[in-house]
Amino acid sequence: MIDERAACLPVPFFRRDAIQVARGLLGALLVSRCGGRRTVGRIVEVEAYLGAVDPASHAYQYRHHAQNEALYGAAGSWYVYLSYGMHWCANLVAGRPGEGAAILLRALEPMAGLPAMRRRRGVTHERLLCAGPGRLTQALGISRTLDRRPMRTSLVHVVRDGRIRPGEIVVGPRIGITRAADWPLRFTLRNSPWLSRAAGKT
DNA sequence: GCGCCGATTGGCT
DNA sequence: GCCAATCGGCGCC
Repeated sequence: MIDERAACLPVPFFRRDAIQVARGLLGALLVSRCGGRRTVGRIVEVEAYLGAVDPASHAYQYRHHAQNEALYGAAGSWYVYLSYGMHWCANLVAGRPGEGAAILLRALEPMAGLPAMRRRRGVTHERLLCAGPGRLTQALGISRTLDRRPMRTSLVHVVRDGRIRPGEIVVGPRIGITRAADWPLRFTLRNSPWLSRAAGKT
């Protein structure tokens, strides 16, 4: 087995333009060792939030606070926040220092550790194990303890696995938000059956 | 201090 | 398709 901590995407990968980072994350593996269980999913859906210039970004909506401090941390570190008081959402900080940009992980294809995923999620159809930002964090055991942590020192890593051709990526409007929802910053793998919602649907 | 709203989800009509 | 659950920030009193 490969050393996933050593193989995880390097910091320079995340220092590029947030849109390039978002596209580059598609097809990569998200490997979690949270709770002593190894769970793995292939990233099939992400959204970019561009920071202070993006009305939908927490960097734009909220003052600089402990809550969103992670957005101003090093590229490649985690930003994990509580959504609707119930669900953890996991982002990777991207772009230049102070920009406040991050990539939200929205859906995975379950690859390994499915029994642990089912246990954490409750009895659920496989199709819905990781199809949504709150679902995938629950399935992989991700919570606030990851927040502000550089990926390399965390229990959750992103590992490149093969290459995605540009033609395999579908771009569309972001989901579940009101401000600047139509900005084309949602990226999905074409025809993936594991998306939170089908591409093109609002 | 109080009410409103949100990068969501699951259950019920 | 509708709506409750649940909580932290923000705006306003």
